[in-house]
Amino acid sequence: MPQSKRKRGASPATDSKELNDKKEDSGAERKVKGRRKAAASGRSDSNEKPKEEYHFWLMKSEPESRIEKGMDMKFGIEDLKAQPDQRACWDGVRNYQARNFLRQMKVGQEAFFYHSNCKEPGIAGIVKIVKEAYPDHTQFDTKNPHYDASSSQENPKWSMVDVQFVRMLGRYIPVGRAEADTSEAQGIGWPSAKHGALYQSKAVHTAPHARRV
DNA sequence: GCCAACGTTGGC
DNA sequence: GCCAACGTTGGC
Repeated sequence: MPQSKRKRGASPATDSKELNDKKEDSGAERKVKGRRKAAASGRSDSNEKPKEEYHFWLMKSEPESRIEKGMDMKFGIEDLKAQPDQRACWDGVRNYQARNFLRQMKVGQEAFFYHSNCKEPGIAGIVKIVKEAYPDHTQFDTKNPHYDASSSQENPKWSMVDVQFVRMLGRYIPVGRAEADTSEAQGIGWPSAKHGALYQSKAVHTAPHARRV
């Protein structure tokens, strides 16, 4: 069986504004916005603030084994550390909003590595962007669980970035509200539970094209 | 394994 | 372009 490494999502993790507006994409993206403002972003309501860059992103992956179409989805931060150079491509994102976030990422920016779908969901460490968005090759691979027949080489639908391990957190930051407000969480800029990216995580991280068999 | 929240699809 | 039905996610 092919090796694993499947990531799901990406989103801004700072509490800042903008970026959720004016995405280039059509249909799906706009629908998201129209439908559920609450989940579309953690921003405060004013849309008038100048566009600012996110410096922290939230990138989510599953650290525990889960088989999807014969492929193991497991890819935790330890798996990233085990890669050559501690680098890996962040493929498998099949959500327009998350994809658009991927496309906004710049080399050098950092992201929280979030462990999802596991015993203890939360932030495990910090990674950084080492290569900006380029076509996700798994969309063309018919054997891949994230194969997308509607995409084409000429006009790829899905993107990925490369990330590199930076460091573990001194202390694992679980999802729970209380813990999300610890000093370490604040220290790394983790937004309070109410406004934080985790709040949006379902919206941002869903990978609708990933179908289980 | 449940189920609420979420995203997508397709009929109209 | 609305919206109900359906599939998926993901914390619990």
